[in-house]
Amino acid sequence: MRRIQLEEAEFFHLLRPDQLARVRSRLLLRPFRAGECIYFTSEPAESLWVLRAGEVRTVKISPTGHTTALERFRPGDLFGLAVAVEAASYGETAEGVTQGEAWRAPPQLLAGLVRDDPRLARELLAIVAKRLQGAHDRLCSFAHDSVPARIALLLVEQADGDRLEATRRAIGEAVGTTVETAIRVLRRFDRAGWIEGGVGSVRILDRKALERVARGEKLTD
Amino acid sequence: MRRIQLEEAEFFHLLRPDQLARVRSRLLLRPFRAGECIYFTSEPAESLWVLRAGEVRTVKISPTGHTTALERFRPGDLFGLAVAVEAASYGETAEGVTQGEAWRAPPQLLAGLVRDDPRLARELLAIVAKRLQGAHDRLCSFAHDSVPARIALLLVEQADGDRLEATRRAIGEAVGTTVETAIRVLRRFDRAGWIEGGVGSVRILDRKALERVARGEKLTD
DNA sequence: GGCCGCCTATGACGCCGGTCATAACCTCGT
DNA sequence: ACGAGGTTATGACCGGCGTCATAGGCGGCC
Repeated sequence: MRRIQLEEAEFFHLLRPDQLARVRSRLLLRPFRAGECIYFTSEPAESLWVLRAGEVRTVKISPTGHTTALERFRPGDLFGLAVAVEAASYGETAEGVTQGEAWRAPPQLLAGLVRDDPRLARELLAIVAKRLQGAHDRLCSFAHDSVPARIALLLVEQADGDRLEATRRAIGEAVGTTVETAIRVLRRFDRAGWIEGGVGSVRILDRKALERVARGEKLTD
Repeated sequence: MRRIQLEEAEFFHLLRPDQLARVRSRLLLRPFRAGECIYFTSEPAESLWVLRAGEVRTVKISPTGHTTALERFRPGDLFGLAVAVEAASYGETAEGVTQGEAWRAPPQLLAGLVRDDPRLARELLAIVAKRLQGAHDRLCSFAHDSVPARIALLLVEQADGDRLEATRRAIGEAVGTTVETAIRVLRRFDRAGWIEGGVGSVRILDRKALERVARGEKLTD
């Protein structure tokens, strides 16, 4: 499993050696297993998290039982940004997609860094602002794109090389649909020769075709 | 028209008198009319904006011509947060909903404040982080709630007292649907006696009923 | 080893909501 | 004053996708 160093992570790569040393001594390492929850919705936001190895996703579960996936993180990504809000709670649940481990940083540590080094404040701000833009992009996609378009976009954007490790259920949750339609759509892509579906994974065979669908071109079987 | 002072605005209310004075001298005031665009998608993000009077919304227009409204701002709100990202472009278009005016702050001004006063950095971070949570909430709503539920939620959340000033088209764009269905849904609410529709506005008569619909209770005509 | 639970897969059915068309009304600008 | 363009309104149509049901395959746990 790919495991990164702290200085490779976003935000932390800006730290000077002395800052890094101070930070490192105050981070806790939290291993997790696939499916394990790292924090829960409405739990007080007590830490900023930095993914070190494995993958994590954040999800929201509606009162009706529907699960929606918000973001998917890879080693080096920050999550649990609700710490930035005074006395806030997490608005989502974070769970391991694979097994892995994450550093947790107490809020005072973060506050201290931001206080002493304005570069860091700007960087953190930039990270959150970019995520906001990303969320708005997805909002538009949810509002007007068909499920096939959203799934094709997900494949193109999130695939690691030509592979995406995710069950049909997880893909459905990520694009705001049900398992059944995710399966049906992926089977159509499969029959068209654009992907090769496996259990818990998808391999992209024809990226260009998927990009066309993602752009809104309709499927003609 | 309600017109606020700079020290009443979010973020700026934290400034000390000396900071306020320095800032005030470097803000430009930009009046706008209803429907006028204040900045455009993909234009370089050269200013942070502070709404002083009137209302503004941000929208995205997809290649297919569909418009989706992202956020709606009232006096005292910050917008154009893309400035926080180095060398970024705005990801949305900001347009006047009513006429009004907004201050524009050059990015160096913002950078200077954040550099000198870590409290301000934290506040700005908190503002963006809250917006991110809001965007994620809407994402879930778009993913699984019916159009009536989304419209009812909009009415309950965004109404100013018991009135919401917005055309059916604007309401449709805000909840990710078409004018026609927005009209149809609002007519049903109207016939049920829950709202009173006017041209360019809606008055809430039965808030509790709307809240039930927003929570997912289905309509039984 | 055997069972349970999750995964992929597919059919049937039905409804929500998008699209297109039409029409009356309002208001704003010239 | 009058026309143009936007707004509210409603009907017809139909396709996408959610829901429910069923089934075989695979892996993991007791």
